[in-house]
Amino acid sequence: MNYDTLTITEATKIQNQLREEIRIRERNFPIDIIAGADISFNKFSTTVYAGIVLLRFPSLLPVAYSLVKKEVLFPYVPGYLAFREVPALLGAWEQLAVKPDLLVVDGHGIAHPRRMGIAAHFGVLAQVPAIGCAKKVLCGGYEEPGLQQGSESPLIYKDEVVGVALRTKNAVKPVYVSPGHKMDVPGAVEVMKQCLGRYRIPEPTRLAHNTVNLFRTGELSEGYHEVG
DNA sequence: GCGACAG
DNA sequence: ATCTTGTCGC
Repeated sequence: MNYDTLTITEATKIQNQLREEIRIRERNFPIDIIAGADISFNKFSTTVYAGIVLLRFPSLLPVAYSLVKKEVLFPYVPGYLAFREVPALLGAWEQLAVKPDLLVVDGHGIAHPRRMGIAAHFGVLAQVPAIGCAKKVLCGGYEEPGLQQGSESPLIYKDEVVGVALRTKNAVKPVYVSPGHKMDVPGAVEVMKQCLGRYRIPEPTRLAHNTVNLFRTGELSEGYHEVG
């Protein structure tokens, strides 16, 4: 798959088309393996380092990870992040010997102007339940959640609850959680609350971020690796 | 027209 | 996103 030559107009059409495939509904499956996905790159470089980390649930202990390096020309444009990151992530996905029951992607799910954030986009293409966990808001508004860890406040866009601002640690900036595919807002939040550890960023995405950075700096190699 | 704007 | 030193607070 290659999105590099798309214009924004064409990318928008793809989003509007893929949106028909999104299924926002109550979770109806158990979670034994959860995963985190992220990419890393050097500023001004077209090389991206993508990775997916598998962790046992609910222990959150890492069990394996898949790393892929790829050239990407599509630029970062707010609202079109998926066109830049999804192709590389799909490469990492195909390399997995075991697929997770659920994937957490660094970015938004349906908390997106066209309800097609990267988590929704990837979830539909890979046909996997997905949740978006972003560090910043793309669209919508919310009231500041309580300062206590676990406090949440609905993220609203055009009168619709598209996600929540979730306080992952006491008195620390919240993260923004939204379902991507085969999940709903309450379900996505419920799962993410079970992914909280010692840091602001929930474990799946935090481990994925650390892993792709080690990959980019040459401390880990491309491929599928089991941990331990 | 103006401001906002995932990674 | 990445780079990067110091500073504030639990």
